[in-house]
Amino acid sequence: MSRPMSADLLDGLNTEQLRAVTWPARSALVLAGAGSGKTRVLTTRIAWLLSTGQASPAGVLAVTFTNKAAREMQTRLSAMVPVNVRAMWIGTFHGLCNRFLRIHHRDAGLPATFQILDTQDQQALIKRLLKSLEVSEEKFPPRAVQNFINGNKESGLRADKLSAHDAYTRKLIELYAAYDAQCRREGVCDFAELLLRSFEVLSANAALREHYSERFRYILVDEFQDTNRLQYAWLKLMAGRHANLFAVGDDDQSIYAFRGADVGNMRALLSDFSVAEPVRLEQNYRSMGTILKAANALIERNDGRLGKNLWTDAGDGEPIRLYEAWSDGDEAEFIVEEARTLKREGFDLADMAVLYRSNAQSRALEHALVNAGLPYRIYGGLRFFERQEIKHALAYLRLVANPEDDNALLRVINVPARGIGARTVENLQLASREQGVPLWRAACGAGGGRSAAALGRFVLLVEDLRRKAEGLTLAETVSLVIDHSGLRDMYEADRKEGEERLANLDELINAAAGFMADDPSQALIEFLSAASLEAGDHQAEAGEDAIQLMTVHSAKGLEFGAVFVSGLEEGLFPHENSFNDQKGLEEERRLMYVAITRARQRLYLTCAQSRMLHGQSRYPIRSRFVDEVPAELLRVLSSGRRPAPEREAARAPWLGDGMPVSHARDLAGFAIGQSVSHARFGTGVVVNAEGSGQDARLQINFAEQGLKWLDLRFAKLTPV
DNA sequence: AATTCTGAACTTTTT
DNA sequence: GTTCAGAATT
Repeated sequence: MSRPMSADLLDGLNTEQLRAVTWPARSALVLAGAGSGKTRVLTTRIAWLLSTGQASPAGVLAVTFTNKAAREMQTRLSAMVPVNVRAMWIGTFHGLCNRFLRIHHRDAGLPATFQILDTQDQQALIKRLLKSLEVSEEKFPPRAVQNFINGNKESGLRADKLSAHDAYTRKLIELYAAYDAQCRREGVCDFAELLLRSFEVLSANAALREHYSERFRYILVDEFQDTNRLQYAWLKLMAGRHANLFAVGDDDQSIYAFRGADVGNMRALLSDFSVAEPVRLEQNYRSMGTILKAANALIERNDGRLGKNLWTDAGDGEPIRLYEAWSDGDEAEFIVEEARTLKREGFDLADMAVLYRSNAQSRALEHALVNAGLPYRIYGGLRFFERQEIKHALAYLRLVANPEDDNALLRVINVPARGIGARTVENLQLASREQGVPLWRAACGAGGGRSAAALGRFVLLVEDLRRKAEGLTLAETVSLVIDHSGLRDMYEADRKEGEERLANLDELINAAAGFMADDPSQALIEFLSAASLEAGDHQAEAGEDAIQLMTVHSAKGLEFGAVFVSGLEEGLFPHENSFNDQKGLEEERRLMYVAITRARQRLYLTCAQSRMLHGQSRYPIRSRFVDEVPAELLRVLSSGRRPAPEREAARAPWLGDGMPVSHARDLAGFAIGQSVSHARFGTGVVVNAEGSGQDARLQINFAEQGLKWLDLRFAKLTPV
């Protein structure tokens, strides 16, 4: 090698990328636009720090949001420099906090074997708690309680720090406290708890804090715009007085406010860490110029941006195609037809994506794809570790690790059915509450009777599993549990779904066989943690050339040669739930920005004039986001099945341009989108309809009264 | 204890 | 329109 390694590393970086990679040992905020080489900058910086000797592997802390991103960083890094990956802390916030808490479980007041509750587990625990406290699920929906708890944890707030003026919130706080107490009793942590607990340990323990902030001289964060308040506070503690935080993010791609992400952290970082000015990566290596122009013009309408303009030297490329279908079915057929054409032109199906705002939209697309015989793949839905058979097997494994795990016990106490019914379980819970012991101990001490005999057999089964598992490898343990618990027999007897579930269970054994534990004596515990922290990819069918269907959210970070952004209608995208406030609308716009910037060469925007939603036809108007794309960048494609011109001329004027007459139903002179006035409710707009003629019911959005269904037989409406 | 029935929900998602 | 959970039924 004739040149120093660091020079090779830096080859091919543009000026701004180079500035970011070789940033001195102080904090930075890198505003990395879509397709600007963000991951490359991040990994190259770590490689550069290591190969120039500025940092040792043990001194690097790199945080991502997904396991996939963490893995990619590790893989790319080890391709760049010879590095001891084990010494570096590269992982997700949750993965790293788990690692931290395993090491310091004593300081954290956790058992060495603490288990991690995923979202499902957490919900189950909350439901159980509500029942035991005799709190009505009507008044306190488990989902709402869950959101309250997680929201507060993500803001760093414990129940005892909260206060309320109303009885309802006071009850929520009470439930929060009871929930935490229950988790403590069972030795389990939910996702937010991993963060909060390690934050608290660091805050309370100066020596520990000192140790870590001395150790991690270089902290790097990916997707910084997605951090919540607690994560930011955790990073600040880790950074300590060195305050050396290298954050990469894009405020224009912040689309996770609904789960606590706070874009404000980006501005906060600038002042908290005295960063004068962000480094802007604005050169885009992905999309053609027209696509970027559209994205820039759209996002410019948002307020309070840090500011950024994407550019490319790749040329303008093709115009953006706009297609206004007259129904969701027509939209889907258009997309399928177009995809076929693109395939003939040389695009791989796998290089095309159909994006939509909400999962429900996939149905019409799926239907059209099946009809056309085009292979496709839908992202979303259950992932590997979320499947019931996998969760059952894991519950048995948890009992092997710790029989006092109530969640696990309740999950499988009667799976497969072994004569322990709801009544028995109820009695067991009563006993455990009275004696203040975990369910397991109550079950061990259960007295005589028929149900006690069944309970006794279950206790024996678990004890037997525990005994037999000693000295076995992880894979053998998993295999033992599946066979001996009766799960295998149960699924073998299931004609309908058994086969697939058995295959998944075998896959679980494979996963265990391939699992590398840091500490082999803790293999089971580590495996269970990994299973909770990584639900598994939406694993792709390897090698199949299939068109990709996914929500805009799950498309973030991906790119495709051709992208269809579908369902561009008011109420859908932007979603109606975000109409209320400007913040919500701006997040929707960022979402659109993310959608647009996924495309390399071809971008299609599609919408429909009628759409089935919740089992009802809706007649939405085209999304404002379509109109925010400069018209000169668009080529409007006309519908292949446009109604004949003379009929088109007959359509009602208020239906807007292009509304096919066939959709203007007979609603006694009224139409969707029309303004009307009512003697009592004032003025409003017809937004939906059922039935026809004098029998029709109209849904009207009144300025004062909001949405109302009115029966045309009774309501006196006058057109405005 | 298993099966069928009813009704409520229904935006986005990772850990 | 569909799914999912919990209630009601057998």
